[in-house]
Amino acid sequence: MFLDPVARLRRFNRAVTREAGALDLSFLGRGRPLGTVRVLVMVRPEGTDVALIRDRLGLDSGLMSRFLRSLEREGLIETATDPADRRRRIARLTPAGEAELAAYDAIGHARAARLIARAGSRADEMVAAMDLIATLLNRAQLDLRPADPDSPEILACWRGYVAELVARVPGARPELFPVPDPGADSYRPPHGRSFVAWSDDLPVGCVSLRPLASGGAEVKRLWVHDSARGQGLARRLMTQIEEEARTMGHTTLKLDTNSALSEAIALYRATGWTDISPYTGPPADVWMGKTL
Amino acid sequence: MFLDPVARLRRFNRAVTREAGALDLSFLGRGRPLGTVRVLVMVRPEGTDVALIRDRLGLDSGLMSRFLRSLEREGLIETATDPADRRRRIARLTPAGEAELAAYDAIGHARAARLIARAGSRADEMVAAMDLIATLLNRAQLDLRPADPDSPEILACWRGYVAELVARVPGARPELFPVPDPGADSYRPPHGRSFVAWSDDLPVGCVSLRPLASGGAEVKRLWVHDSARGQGLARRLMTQIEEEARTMGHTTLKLDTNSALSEAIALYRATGWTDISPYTGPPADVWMGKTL
DNA sequence: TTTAATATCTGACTAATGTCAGAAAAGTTG
DNA sequence: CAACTTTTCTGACATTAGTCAGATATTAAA
Repeated sequence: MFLDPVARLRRFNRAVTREAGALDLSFLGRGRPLGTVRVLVMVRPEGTDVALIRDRLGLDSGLMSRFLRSLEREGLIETATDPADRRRRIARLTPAGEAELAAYDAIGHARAARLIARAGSRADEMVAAMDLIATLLNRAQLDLRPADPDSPEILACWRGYVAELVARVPGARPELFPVPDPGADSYRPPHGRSFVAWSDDLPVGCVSLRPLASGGAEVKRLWVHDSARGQGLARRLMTQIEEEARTMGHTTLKLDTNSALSEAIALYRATGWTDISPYTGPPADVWMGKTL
Repeated sequence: MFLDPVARLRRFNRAVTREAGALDLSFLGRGRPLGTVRVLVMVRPEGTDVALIRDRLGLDSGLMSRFLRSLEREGLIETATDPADRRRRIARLTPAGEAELAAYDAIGHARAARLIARAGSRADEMVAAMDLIATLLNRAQLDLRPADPDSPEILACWRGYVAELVARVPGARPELFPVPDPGADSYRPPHGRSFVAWSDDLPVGCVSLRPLASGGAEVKRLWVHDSARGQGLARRLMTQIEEEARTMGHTTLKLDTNSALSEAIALYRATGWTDISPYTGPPADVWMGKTL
């Protein structure tokens, strides 16, 4: 390549900052200075600590105070002293503030949609590229959180998981993986567990645990979004689910998988899983177990 | 996918703007206000029209004038009236200005390198994703410019072209495509022509024309970078090179290609090229001609 | 040649942002 | 309790960015 990677990143940066007006949250266009709006969008409806906002935005306390007064005068927020520490103040959105925030959100949404439309036939690829970049830039902040097995994020991960199996495992067809029964209890406490890994607000990985009638539990649906691979996330998910299984009192774990999923199998072997005798049918062709 | 494309773009935007300090050209950190630096980086060492800078940055003429005075006071630029139109002024970097610009460049370069390092094993993919996004955002500004056949940009395109052939054409091995002889005249005026398509400063496509001993000319090395496909660039390159051939007085054009390159062949057919009898050997297996 | 348009420059002005010092109130530590 | 720290608030001030109305020199059009 003609340009070295650094030059290419800087070219990317020029392109992105040139679009800054279209890309950003659209602070402008509603007759309010940028600083004020930056504060406004950080105020949660249920109330946010003023010091937290100041810290996040790196503002001087005097300036922050003025922004708050200005938003208060407009009737967009209310402030009250923190009952726990009466030096501190808490800012809360008023209904008018929520409406104003929604208006900013709508502008940002419209601009984003227009930008995607500009990519034309390659919009999907562009968004995938954005996922990758955002995930890599956010890599330090991959959060593992428990999830309800019927939640939209679990369903999204499920679809990614099935797409992966269909693409890589010979003989795996979508019909073999019906959408999981809503309301089923086996992947939900107290019987089982489900976890989702988040990068910002994008779910990028999952893993579940369910009890087995024969005793012990089974690890299911380990999946990592393409944009989040190569960062040890699968290992973190497995560590998490094994830890959960241990605290639930299980001593033996099982899983089934397919030999086409070589990285997953390598991870299992590297973390103490060993081959066991088959306990399910195709498309599984590898069965492993671990004693906790 | 859980998030719709717009939400994913906005997530991308959050990630990128959070890195703004690291991503931008590092205007800050050398004790000079942003506006001044924006002007400074637009001044070319050989001299730039002041009106051009003002237009690109969207500045008021009064403000622009003050920025110029400030940079002049610092000894970073010199201004002179344009001999062609003595109302206009031309700004030129002084040696001190070039040094200062180099310092800004070094800061930006270091920050970009650090950011790429953070992507770890997926740095290559991240940079490719950035290429795609930057090219799509810049899609309106794809410039076709003549190039010297020995220039680094043509060499970069050549490598992309060969990589493409090796990947897609059965039997095409890198040895079949030695690096073109430097100093050869057939792809350079007055005998031939070479064009490069630029997206900002990344070469994203090329095409060449060379004379044939049998009369007429041959179109060679049509290639478009992956990030720039789907935007009609190949068609623009072909239109350009055919136009050049016409003004050079050629009336017949030829080219050889391979049936694996189906989009290219479809383009040729759609623009009036027809099959002709073979005039070269493997890996070519399709030969086409066009009468101007 | 007269008139109009263009490019730059200067001065006056405003808005937005940021900095600093200190006051007031509340909490923490000895 | 006294001494100190932390959080917020206010006033004074500086810097940056941007707008507007001429003034001046030059070029283009009638």
